[in-house]
Amino acid sequence: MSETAPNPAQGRDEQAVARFVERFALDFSEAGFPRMAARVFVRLLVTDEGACTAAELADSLQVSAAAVSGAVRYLIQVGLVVREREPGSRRDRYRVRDDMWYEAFAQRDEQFLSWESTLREGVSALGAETAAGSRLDETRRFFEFLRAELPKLMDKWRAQEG
Amino acid sequence: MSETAPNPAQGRDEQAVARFVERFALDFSEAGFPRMAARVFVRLLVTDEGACTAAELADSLQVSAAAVSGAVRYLIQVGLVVREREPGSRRDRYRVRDDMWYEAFAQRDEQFLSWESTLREGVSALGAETAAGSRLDETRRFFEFLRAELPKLMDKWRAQEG
DNA sequence: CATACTATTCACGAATTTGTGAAACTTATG
DNA sequence: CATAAGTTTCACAAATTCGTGAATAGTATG
Repeated sequence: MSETAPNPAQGRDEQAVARFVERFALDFSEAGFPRMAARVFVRLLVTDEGACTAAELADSLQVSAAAVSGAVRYLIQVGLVVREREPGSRRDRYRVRDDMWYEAFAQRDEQFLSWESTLREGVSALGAETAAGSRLDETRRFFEFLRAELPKLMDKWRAQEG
Repeated sequence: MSETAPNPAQGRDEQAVARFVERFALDFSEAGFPRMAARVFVRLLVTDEGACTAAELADSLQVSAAAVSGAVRYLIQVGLVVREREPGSRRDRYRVRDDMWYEAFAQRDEQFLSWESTLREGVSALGAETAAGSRLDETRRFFEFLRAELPKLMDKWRAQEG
């Protein structure tokens, strides 16, 4: 069967790639991810090296250096991207992590802890013996459950793929 | 040990409850949840009945009926809340679902399917044999993995609590 | 330590999102 | 079927987020 894939000899279809970048980035931003960070992240995903310089990102996405700076800071903070300093050059490279999906979930962990803490305050304000307090405590236990189970799930993924 | 919990005989500390509602709603909205929907949702959580009329929500949150209308529509759409019509009255009641956390994750399922579809297009645009195409396909498999595993995880939660 | 190149910060304007009041629409009851 | 209670829609205003250009700060090399 002949594929619809691009002819490697002619290089890839950058227009189709750009379409994909915008589309997948939009998917992400609809899930609550900052828009520019999503675009930068997907741009990194579609490079063979899995890494770019800020200038390359700014050029391929047609955005300012400032926008790239903010986006990579966010991506590094949430653990999806690492910064690399090349010894022979003064420009940084930004690389998607090999274990990015593992990291993405590990990060959630801290969020759950914080939510559990907030929920404990809620239970205390309502009274643990009330129906509302009990519901809130169940919610807290749910996040506790996720915090225990998600790492196991990621281990399973690693065992299967990583 | 004496608790800091409110004296049930005096009713609960509505000020403390309101503080909790705003705080937990903020936690949610930071995770990409619409702000007003988060406030309405948490308001429902802290009622003993687990349900409110639109008027009660508007009053306790100090917002317009229109804002409540938009928020409950969103919450119903994502499966966290159900609408109830009381036969003896003409006002609706909005209720948090018992299995709300199960539903919250079931909803994710469709999102993952959609993402997998987008990713397949990306793999095709890049060529499956390229490094970038291969990375994208691994990402697709990750979502496929989650789609298979999360229902199992929710079953485990149900077995333990639900 | 001067220079050239890269990255970040900041104030501003643009665009999007969010919430409101008023009007229109629904639905149950007399 | 008229009325009143409740809900939704819609245009607009307020608030927030987002991206830019210009200025500032940082860093490797000669």
